[in-house]
Amino acid sequence: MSDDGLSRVFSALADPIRRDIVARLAAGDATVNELAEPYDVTLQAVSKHIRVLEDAGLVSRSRDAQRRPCHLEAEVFDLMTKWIERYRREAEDRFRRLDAVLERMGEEPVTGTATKEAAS
Amino acid sequence: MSDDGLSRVFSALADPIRRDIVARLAAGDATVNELAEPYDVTLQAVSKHIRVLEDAGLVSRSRDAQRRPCHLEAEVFDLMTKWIERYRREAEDRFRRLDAVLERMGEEPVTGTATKEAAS
DNA sequence: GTTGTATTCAACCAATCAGTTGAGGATGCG
DNA sequence: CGCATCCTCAACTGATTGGTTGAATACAAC
Repeated sequence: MSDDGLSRVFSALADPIRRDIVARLAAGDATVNELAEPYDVTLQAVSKHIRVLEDAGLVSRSRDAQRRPCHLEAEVFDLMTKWIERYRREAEDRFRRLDAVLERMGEEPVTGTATKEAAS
Repeated sequence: MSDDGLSRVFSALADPIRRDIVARLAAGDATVNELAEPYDVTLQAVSKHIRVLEDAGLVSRSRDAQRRPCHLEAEVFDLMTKWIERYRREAEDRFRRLDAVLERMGEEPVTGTATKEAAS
């Protein structure tokens, strides 16, 4: 389904374990075993979680003997931040404009809910 | 599963239709019908999507006759932004520290695109 | 070469999810 | 009232997901 990057990133971070893994990787690289230790699930489950994070571009892995150290790829966060900030700002601007309009007309509380037309 | 707010928010935004709805609501409030119009799914499907956004706290609804105008609740974005920024910053700081350490020992210049310590 | 450690693959299961159709509630209008 | 409009609830379906167990790979060490 959601083959686009943004969907994968949001989807990856929708899981508490995966968010926790990201949080711990932010403090430093770690192996699958190390990452799996605190959780009450099997190692394979954690391996899958890491795979999801990797597919989303949030984590990369290198090789160190039989270990596969995981590394947090911070750049991808920018994608999310940009998306979020864009619409947050838009919504806030709109709110501010509405506020100004209401203030300007000062009195009549506009009987007809004028909530249509979304041409940018 | 994801009973915490952050999971619900990320999960809600993991769907392209829902992200598009958010994008359009950032430009102004809209009814379910208006929102459903551009998509190739039934009205009920869109109604469900809106419900998910509402449960995540991203959207609120009022009543206008038989219409249920949807409104973007921008505050919730802050929750996400805070989470993201926290770990992004941590990861970047760590990266910068590592960079400094490497520089101090005059090691192999990790060279060129200093954004990755890639596995070659 | 055998053993041990770290990790993944494969097959399966239960739960959730995005979508459907069809019926039903709420409200405004003639 | 009867009827159309806007929207939601209920039940179902197929796909995805998070989890499991068990076998297999990759590598180091003995």
